Amino acid sequence: MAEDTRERILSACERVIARSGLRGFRMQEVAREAGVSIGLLAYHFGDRDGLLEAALDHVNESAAIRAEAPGEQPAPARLIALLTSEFGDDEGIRDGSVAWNELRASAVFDAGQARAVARSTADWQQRVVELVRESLGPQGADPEPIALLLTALVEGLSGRWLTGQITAAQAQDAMRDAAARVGIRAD
Amino acid sequence: MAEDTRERILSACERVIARSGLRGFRMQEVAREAGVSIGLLAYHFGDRDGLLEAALDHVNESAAIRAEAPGEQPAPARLIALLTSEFGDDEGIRDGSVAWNELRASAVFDAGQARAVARSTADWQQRVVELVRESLGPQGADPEPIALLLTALVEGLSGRWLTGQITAAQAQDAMRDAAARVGIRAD
DNA sequence: GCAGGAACTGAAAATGAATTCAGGACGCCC
DNA sequence: GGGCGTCCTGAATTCATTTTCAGTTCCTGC
Repeated sequence: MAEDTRERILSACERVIARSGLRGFRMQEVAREAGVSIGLLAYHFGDRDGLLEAALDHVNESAAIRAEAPGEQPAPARLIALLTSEFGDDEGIRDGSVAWNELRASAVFDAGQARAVARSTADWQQRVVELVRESLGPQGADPEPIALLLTALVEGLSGRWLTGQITAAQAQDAMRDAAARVGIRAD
Repeated sequence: MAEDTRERILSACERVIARSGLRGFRMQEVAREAGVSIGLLAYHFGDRDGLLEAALDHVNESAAIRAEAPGEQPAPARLIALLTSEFGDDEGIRDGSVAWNELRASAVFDAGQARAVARSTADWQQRVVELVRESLGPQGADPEPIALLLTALVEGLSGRWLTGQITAAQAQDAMRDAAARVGIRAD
């Protein structure tokens, strides 16, 4: 069925991007990974640009979905879980992070992508704002700058992790340490 | 003179990367920007890969040099100046940041580049460690995690800035705010 | 003043990837 | 069973870019 195939192609795109980056994003490669012919890519997505755009939207959505998962714990624990969930040796997590990282880098040169990235990031940061507010209580410090600090830090640490400068565990520790410094502790 | 020309070509590469990214890094484009023929690029650098490698080394060095500039102010002011100097509407600063950003993204897929990035980053972070130590005094908190926090935050904010999510001035404010939260103030 | 080498040019050839297209398979309705 | 539309294939073609190379300029030492 067609919808199924489209989905299979898009997740193949994500794997190809995670493995070889945007520069290694070849239609031949995607076709092989998805187990379809190269012509089918054109049939469904028009051309390379169309495929790439759909793939990046897909990456963007996957990231948004991953950021859901409410949970029943108290706010500080939920917040720390949300922030540290970006790092992990799990193949799926790393693939998603790498793809998202590529999308972010590419958005510097593409206003359309930049808009999509900005929207996703703003949603995510808003969720952090609310969890920070809940964690610190109504009398606590202004949550906005804290949320900016925490989310931008996740992105910075993610770069360090993906380039092998630190491990996923060290990134998580650094994240917890930062949260503690702004008054947020899981225990 | 040849050395002069090489330098001219490499700084043309940096401008091309800043303008169009690694994906838009065309030899024709570099040749035009540098005002030389395309054949000369091959003469000096062998092939596209050789040129790109030299260009990224050059970006790396430029970034390292930019991080120098000691100054005569007290340690906290020097530290904040070092951290906020990454952001600015100055064309040179933005070009350097964009190029460095591309290098960092590309290093995810290239172990050699990752090593170079890691070395530069470690040097920079070490300078931050020392300024943090000086700022907080010998009885102060452990400077290492603070330096990791501050430098990773610079990288995260840089991504936000380059994708148009925040302005350079907002990035600087966020940086000063973060420094204040870990006990470092310019005044 | 000329032999030789380094710096440099630009157009032709090679390469590598995207796009196009003629057609095959399959299911569905009449 | 035959027409028809959707999904799909893969080889031929086109296109963009890099690589190569024959040749020019200009300097330097003899």
